[in-house]
Amino acid sequence: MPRTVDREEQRRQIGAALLQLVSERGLDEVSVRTVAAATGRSPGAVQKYFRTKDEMLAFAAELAGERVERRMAGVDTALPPRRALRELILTTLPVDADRRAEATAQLAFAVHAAHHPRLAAIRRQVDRDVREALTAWLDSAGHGTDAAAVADAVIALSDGLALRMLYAPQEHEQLLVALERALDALIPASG
Amino acid sequence: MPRTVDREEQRRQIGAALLQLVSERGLDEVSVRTVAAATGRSPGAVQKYFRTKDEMLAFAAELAGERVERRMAGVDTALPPRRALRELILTTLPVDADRRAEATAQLAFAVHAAHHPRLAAIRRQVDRDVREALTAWLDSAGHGTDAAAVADAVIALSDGLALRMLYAPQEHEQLLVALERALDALIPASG
DNA sequence: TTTTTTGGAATACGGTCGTATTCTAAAAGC
DNA sequence: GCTTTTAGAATACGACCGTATTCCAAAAAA
Repeated sequence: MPRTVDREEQRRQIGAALLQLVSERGLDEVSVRTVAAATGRSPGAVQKYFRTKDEMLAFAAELAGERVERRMAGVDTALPPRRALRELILTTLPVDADRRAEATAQLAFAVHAAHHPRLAAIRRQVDRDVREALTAWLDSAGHGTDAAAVADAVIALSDGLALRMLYAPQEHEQLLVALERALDALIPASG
Repeated sequence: MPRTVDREEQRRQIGAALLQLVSERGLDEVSVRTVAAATGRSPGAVQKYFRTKDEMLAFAAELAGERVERRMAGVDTALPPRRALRELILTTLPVDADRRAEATAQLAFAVHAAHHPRLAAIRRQVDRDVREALTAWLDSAGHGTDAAAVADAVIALSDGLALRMLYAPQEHEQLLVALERALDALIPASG
């Protein structure tokens, strides 16, 4: 058998380059050619790992979802829920270059998903996982009656803040104030 | 002088068709040609009203912003702020075909604005207007100390819910529950 | 060393894109 | 009625797109 290569690793590299490209230049600058160039490959090489552009996009969307779940798993669930939620959201918002890159890609995919069933399914799965985790955090701290509703509200709040930060970085601090205010309201300190 | 036409009205027609197209097929299906076809015009005719695609997009974004402001102006500000905010948000969320069309276009523009300074400026202006109006509503009802922060939180909440509804219409009712829960928390009934 | 299979580059195809240019027809002013 | 200006269609151009195909070099198995 001929020379072989860790195909999954190559796919991840390409997917990561795609996410980077989305964050820097926007989803509509993503093409097989631009992604290939971003990874120092030829377009033909990319085609060996993804048969279609769609497949490449879906893979990148799953990659982005995995990152969210990984960050979520890294939060200390022993913390009071208000602090745990705050910590998670602050790793999600575009507060520095890396976060911004990920948030940009994430939101671009979300909008794209409105007309793309496969991306929509991926997004829904991530949302479901996040919602379950947040609900569990809240439940375990005694916010029992409507923890799921609070979790959905927190997710929406986080996405909405991230979205606005993308095109209004000047309002960064102002929006962080709003975040604190909303968390205060949604998660009474009683815990 | 030759036959003349209400140019601004023509521009609005084209802009409206563009928004419809965004909501039905997504922003990356928008081209001079597809917009022209959607209005029953030739591409050349569209070029008479917008010198570039960019100019057409910016015009449509402003059109969408005007609609938001018009709906906002239509809310009875004499209502208790919780009810006024609820009313405004419910006219913003994609709860039926028309609202969905507008929300889709609005969010698509928002994400696009992350890499498009002109669209970003338009979005920021709309946000600023909405924020000021909401802050005034809250202030006038005695939620004085941090009304602006609450307004920002409400805007983020609304955008976040709308975004998720785009690709997860199944979760519609669940998200409306979250909306009520968040409003309860953010705007104490004392008002 | 030869064979076989893979990674990767190169090329080609039809299609769509944004935009500039050119043409036709109609309407307002003289 | 003729001229002038505009609305609108038609066409053309170069660029990029997704994808299929072809070719070549390299490495593992024989």
